[in-house]
Amino acid sequence: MFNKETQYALRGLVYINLQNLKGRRPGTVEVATEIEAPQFFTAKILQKMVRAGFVESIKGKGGGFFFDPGKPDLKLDRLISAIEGSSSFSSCGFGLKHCNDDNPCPMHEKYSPVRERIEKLLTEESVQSLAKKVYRKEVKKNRILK
Amino acid sequence: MFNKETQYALRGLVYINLQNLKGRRPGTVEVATEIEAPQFFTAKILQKMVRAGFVESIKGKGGGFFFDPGKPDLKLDRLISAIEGSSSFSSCGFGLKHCNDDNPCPMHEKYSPVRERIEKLLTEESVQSLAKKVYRKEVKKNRILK
DNA sequence: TTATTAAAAGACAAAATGGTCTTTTGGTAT
DNA sequence: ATACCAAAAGACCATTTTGTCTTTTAATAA
Repeated sequence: MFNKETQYALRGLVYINLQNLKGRRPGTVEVATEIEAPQFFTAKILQKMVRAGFVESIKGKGGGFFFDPGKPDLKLDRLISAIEGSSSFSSCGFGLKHCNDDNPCPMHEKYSPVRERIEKLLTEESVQSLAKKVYRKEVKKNRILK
Repeated sequence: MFNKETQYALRGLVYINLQNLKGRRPGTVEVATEIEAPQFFTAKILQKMVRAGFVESIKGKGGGFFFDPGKPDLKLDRLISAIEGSSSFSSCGFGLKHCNDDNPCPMHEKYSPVRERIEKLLTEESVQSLAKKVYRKEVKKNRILK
């Protein structure tokens, strides 16, 4: 579904936000370890997330990553677009450049409702909303994020 | 959604089946041209499809590719599994190894119904059913498969 | 102010994916 | 039989993705 970079970004940011909810500010090593992702690759991805303005960071002792509560929630579609490009989940399943209701590919009729549900999910849910689900234990402890 | 190889395989096989319905047996050059895919890459993919037993081929003058009417329809999930592996559309959207109703990731509740619809589509539709839609002009002429 | 800590930056490399081209093999038509 | 045609096989290359590591920069604590 999503590529590795997207998955690590998603899991990493949700982990960071979850720790923020607990009053903590994790660093790259902790994040990578907890989400079971390669350490340096995770660091590189988090850097990109900071540059994109999605998450904040502090260098030096006691440093780490955290979300600015003043910013709006980071919707999944924005996150994914920033990494994979917007077309990844909005394009034709058959691979056609121009495929729409008026000029559909043979899969269009059945695939477009699925794509709409995916888009709905990605515009409704955010890093913060997912982290809250974990925080509220709507999702079981342990093995979460792994 | 799907990778290039899968898309070319899908479009190529649908094109072949469509031509079969018209009494024709296209070759690699024609298929690649019509589906707007790289010629040699398409040839390589079609070879793989033949080895997998999905489609038949005849060498030499008047040769080309065709589907054996005696074989059952080639469902999309089989095609995709053969190219990308079965996990590509059945695994956790969040990237967790073990994610299910009892031990869900935070996206599970909203994502699993979507995944079920994808799986339904891929087990219901086949190369043949898609080709028939084009043949019956349920899908407009021209620009089809492109 | 100095040692320490942790992110930022960027070079480097492995693996997977995507793509090209040549040679060989097995058919077909004449 | 032979000339020709088209798929099969496989070598080769390019790009993207994934991953590793070292050096630099900036913040903190003592």
